[in-house]
Amino acid sequence: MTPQRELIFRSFFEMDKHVSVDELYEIVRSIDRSIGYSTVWRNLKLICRVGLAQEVSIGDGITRYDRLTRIPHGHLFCLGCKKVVEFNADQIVGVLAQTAIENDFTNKGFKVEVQGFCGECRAKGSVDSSETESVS
Amino acid sequence: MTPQRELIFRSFFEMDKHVSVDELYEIVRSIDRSIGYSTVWRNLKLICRVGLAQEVSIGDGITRYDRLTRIPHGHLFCLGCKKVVEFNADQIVGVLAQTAIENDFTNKGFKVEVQGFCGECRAKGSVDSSETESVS
DNA sequence: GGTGAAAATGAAAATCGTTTTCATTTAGCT
DNA sequence: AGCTAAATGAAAACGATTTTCATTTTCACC
Ligand SMILES: [Mn+2]
Ligand SMILES: [Mn+2]
Ligand SMILES: [Zn+2]
Ligand SMILES: [Zn+2]
Repeated sequence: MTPQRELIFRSFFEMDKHVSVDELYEIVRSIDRSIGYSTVWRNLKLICRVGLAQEVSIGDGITRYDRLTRIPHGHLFCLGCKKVVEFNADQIVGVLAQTAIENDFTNKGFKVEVQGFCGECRAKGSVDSSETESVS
Repeated sequence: MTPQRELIFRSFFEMDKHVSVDELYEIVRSIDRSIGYSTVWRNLKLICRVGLAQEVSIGDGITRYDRLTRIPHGHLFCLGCKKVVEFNADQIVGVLAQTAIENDFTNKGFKVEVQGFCGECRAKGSVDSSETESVS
């Protein structure tokens, strides 16, 4: 346990949002100017490896790190302001567990995501009108 | 409408699996040796822009292109052999639509994914035992 | 069937987040 | 204190994606 690791872990777990390497790097950097980018990256990977967080990728090419909570949740992702809103996915997880069984899969993880536009972005306009609903 | 575009479109829509740029590039390349990578890339992007396909990213850093069908579906992704199995997501989409409304989101798309190990991979062994279930 | 503007193509280079390398430092143990 | 394995930081490597740009092609119009 090095001071860098402690700072990175502490900062990450104090955070509520989904943070990218760069974001966490800037945060710890404001406390310890000498910390390296790779150290932040490595420690985020470590946090994932030990099962305390999970990588999430939401369309833009940036990997974010999401603290694992006991209650499973999904993400509402606003295509306008890039905001992420979480929602409880208990019900869906039940369905998915059943689906996995039916297809002879063991499930190790889920990802449930809805892309759209939040109320604020709709109010501000600049939301294109095609309302295509689809699942990949 | 150029011959390259026609070949790329035709090849893409004849395909049933989730194809990456490289994969489609190799396929069209076997028919027209002179076709360029960027042309394949641009046309896949175009297919997405006009709403006939969707980009999907499944953990590995490779973007794949999934033809949009009228019936919404989710993906079972095998962490062992990387196979993708589709399943009907009608039921889940209903729940998600409701969730979006509750959170004042318009929904433009969904992504439902389950990671795990398929029967074959479990039979072959080499499946680590931790069965952590989680949703990002 | 020309003609010209706008769009598409292909090769190469640029981008940019991620990952690795390697020399140096540090933590943890005896 | 002395030793060894692990961690760190700076820089370079990587690799998929995206852009650039010179050239070619399509297509609407005459
Ligand atoms: Mn699919
Ligand atoms: Mn989350
Ligand atoms: Zn928004
Ligand atoms: Zn498998």
